[in-house]
Amino acid sequence: MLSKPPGIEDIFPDRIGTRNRILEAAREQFRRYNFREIVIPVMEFTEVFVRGIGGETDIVTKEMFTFEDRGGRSLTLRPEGTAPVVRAYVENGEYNRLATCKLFYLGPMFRAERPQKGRLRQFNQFGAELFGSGDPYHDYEVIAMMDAIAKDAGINGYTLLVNSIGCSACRPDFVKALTAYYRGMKNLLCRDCAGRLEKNPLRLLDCKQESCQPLKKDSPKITSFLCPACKSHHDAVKKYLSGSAIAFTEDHLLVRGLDYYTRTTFEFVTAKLGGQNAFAAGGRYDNLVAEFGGKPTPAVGFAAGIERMELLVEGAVADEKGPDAYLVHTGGPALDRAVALCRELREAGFSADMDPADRGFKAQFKKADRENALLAIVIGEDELAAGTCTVKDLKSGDQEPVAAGGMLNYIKNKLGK
RNA sequence: GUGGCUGUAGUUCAAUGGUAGAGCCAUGGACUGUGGAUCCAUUCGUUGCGGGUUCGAAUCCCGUCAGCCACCCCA
Repeated sequence: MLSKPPGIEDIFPDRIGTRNRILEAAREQFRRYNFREIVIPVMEFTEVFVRGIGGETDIVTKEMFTFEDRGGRSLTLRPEGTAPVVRAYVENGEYNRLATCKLFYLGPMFRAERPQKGRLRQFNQFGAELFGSGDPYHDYEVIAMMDAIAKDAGINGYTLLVNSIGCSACRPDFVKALTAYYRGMKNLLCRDCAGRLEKNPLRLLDCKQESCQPLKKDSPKITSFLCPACKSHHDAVKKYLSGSAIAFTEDHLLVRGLDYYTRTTFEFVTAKLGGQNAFAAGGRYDNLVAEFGGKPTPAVGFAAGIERMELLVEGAVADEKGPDAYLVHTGGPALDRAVALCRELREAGFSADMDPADRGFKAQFKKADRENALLAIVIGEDELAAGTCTVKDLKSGDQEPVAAGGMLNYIKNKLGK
């Protein structure tokens, strides 16, 4: 039997109710916040991600699905959405002339990681990017928007973490102090942290090793290194959040894995995702547009993992409703009538279904029940003789004969449509 | 990439090294034209795959593949 590749899943109808709840919540908030949809390609030239995400990051060095096209150019299945959106924004002369440009996207991402709970090789994200504003109000706006989406989707018990990682003016000082601090206790570090010290010192701060936890307590805090501009930006973001009653926790240990972030970083985290904890994350990236060859343009955005959010939605979301009507017939001329009526119902905008096979009434009613149909419409010998159909309300169990000519009106009435 | 656990019917799970089973689902019947409740019957298997040990392997051993979980990292 053929099977799907590891970490890639089929999503059957029983999951669609929950997903739609999440996606509808997202689309509705995007509408309220005046973000408009952009559809970006599922693959890009590899260079887009190397430049965008950072050549030394794990995503780029070991997690990308990369292959050559027939001309020998390197293509990569997108591992995230921000770099493609920035590329598209810079490349499009119309949209990058706007003072501010608010975009959202939706779709599958690909990372060649080992699958586990809340982590897939093909997973879906929605995300938003806001270009052209360095105002802390807009940091607040994207955070508030994601918060509203989570709440509307039915997710509770999460924490919003907020931090600032400074800018190119003040972060180097902090990194220097951090490196110096950890160098002093090099022999106490776990093996991973020893590597981080050389490769990406900021990540020392979110090591999960038990033995590394005490070391963090006295480590330098980014907040005390922020330059005046970054400090007032950070304070303003916090003030906006407090002013709108969005609960958050300032976490000076929060750093982000991708290279492009500046100033604000944030994460929506929960304890219910096993080894993973974030279901949405983002931040400000004021230098990325320029690095892509655009004119210097500040920007802020976030991305959210749809499958991770699915794991967090409380309570089962009811499946799609069943058909309005299920036709039950006795075959022969009754089947002909059923086929015709089924077609009329569909043309009139109702959902209707039937089984053409010659089965007993019991089996057909059982099927109607399993399909969660609202009405069963019986066409048998009695009905043929009388020129009627018997319509049974499957919720109440009541049934009555209806003249064949009056069916559409009767059902319209019955279902309130 | 590293590690741990698990692979038996469509699904959830049983079966001291000795005849592969049950619940649910599905299908049919009891009820010859009425679903959800009850009862009965029936279908579905080279026990993931390949080797080895043994008189005999679902069971023990080796390999391999897959899934889950964790590390790394990330949504």
